[in-house]
Amino acid sequence: MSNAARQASDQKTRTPGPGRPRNFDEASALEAALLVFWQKGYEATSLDDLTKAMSLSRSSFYAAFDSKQALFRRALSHYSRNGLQNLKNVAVTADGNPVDAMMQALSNPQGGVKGCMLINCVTELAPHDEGVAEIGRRHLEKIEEIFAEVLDPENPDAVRARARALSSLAIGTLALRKAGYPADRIADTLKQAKVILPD
Amino acid sequence: MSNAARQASDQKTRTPGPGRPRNFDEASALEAALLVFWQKGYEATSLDDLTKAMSLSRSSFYAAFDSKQALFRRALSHYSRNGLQNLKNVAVTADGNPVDAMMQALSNPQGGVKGCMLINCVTELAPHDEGVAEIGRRHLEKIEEIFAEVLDPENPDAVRARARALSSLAIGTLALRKAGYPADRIADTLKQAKVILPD
DNA sequence: ACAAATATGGACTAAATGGTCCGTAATTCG
DNA sequence: CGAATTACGGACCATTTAGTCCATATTTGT
Repeated sequence: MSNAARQASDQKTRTPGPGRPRNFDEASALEAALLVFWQKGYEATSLDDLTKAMSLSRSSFYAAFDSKQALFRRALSHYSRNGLQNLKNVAVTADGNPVDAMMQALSNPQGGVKGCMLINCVTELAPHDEGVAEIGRRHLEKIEEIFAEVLDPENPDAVRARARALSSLAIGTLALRKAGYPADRIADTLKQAKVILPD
Repeated sequence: MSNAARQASDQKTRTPGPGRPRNFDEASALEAALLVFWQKGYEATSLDDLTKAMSLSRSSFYAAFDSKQALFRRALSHYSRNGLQNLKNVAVTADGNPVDAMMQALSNPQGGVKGCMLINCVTELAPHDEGVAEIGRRHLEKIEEIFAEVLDPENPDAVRARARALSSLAIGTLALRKAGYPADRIADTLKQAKVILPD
């Protein structure tokens, strides 16, 4: 079992034990790495980029995260968890129509023009990396599920395809954003969701 | 002016002139390169990948195409031209509903699981490369235009946002495909286009 | 204080990268 | 044939890449 894995799983219960303590926070380092991957994509991100952003020496990096790939998968999973939680919150706390709020949130993700990291990564890596594809599939399915719950809490399965169309539409607008479409055109596009769900 | 550029612009009128003739076809080489970029993305494609696929020596490569970036842009533009032409053909020659046919074609591009090269590239490069962003924007706008023409030949401008929603939806399904969604789920998703455009 | 254990900095490595250069081959024109 | 011109093969180059290693620093338990 690697250092990183042990550290991660026993984080709370583990007695400090002997040895020099870390002087960085693993969670913060992970989030710093996430940001870089998010901005630049996997291939275009170098070890130097990462260690600089995480303020880690190479040895600490490898001791804690094993490899660029392993770090990336952890970052991606972290992002997925967070994003889905966020989306649920948006749906629950929305002022007006929760579907509108979700569409807005999806097409206008926290990352700004960086788009949705998961979609970026699926596009870049899923065809050659089944692990990433798996994370992506799960994420997309979860988004659909949230949409379906909101569309028809009584019988979400019945509206599953419609929910999928909504998330597809939102995901599509991410590409428009990246190409530099002005915000108002994207807003117009999203209004079409109301034609799908007249309410 | 570079060799490649002169060759491209004078291709037809230029007298053979003295000098050793090329023993490769520039257009075929370009298409071979396109395929590699399409499969692997820009960063992940190496010069070795390219020269091997194009059956070119490095010197011929640079003489004809100047740089990896320049080749890439030419390949991308080529792809855009072709794809749009193809989409128009699909719309015109469709048996049933031309919108359905276009949605099918977009979500199920020639490249198979590679997805739509333009969307791939916009996702990977547009945020850092205005040239690519420009090509992407034009391409997406043209797709909208074709949809709008089909939706309402009398007054295409009036249905522009709806046309954009349709292409967004189709583009969104590309992400689902890459994540490995089974084909029938994607088909279900596209059927929702009929809810947007009941006909 | 000392042994055991863990972390850190940063030099180092082998491989791969995009790009250049040069000697040679093939062609046309005089 | 020979000069001019263009193309080709492939050795070469500086830089960057992900990853390793080791001497040193910092901690705990005895």
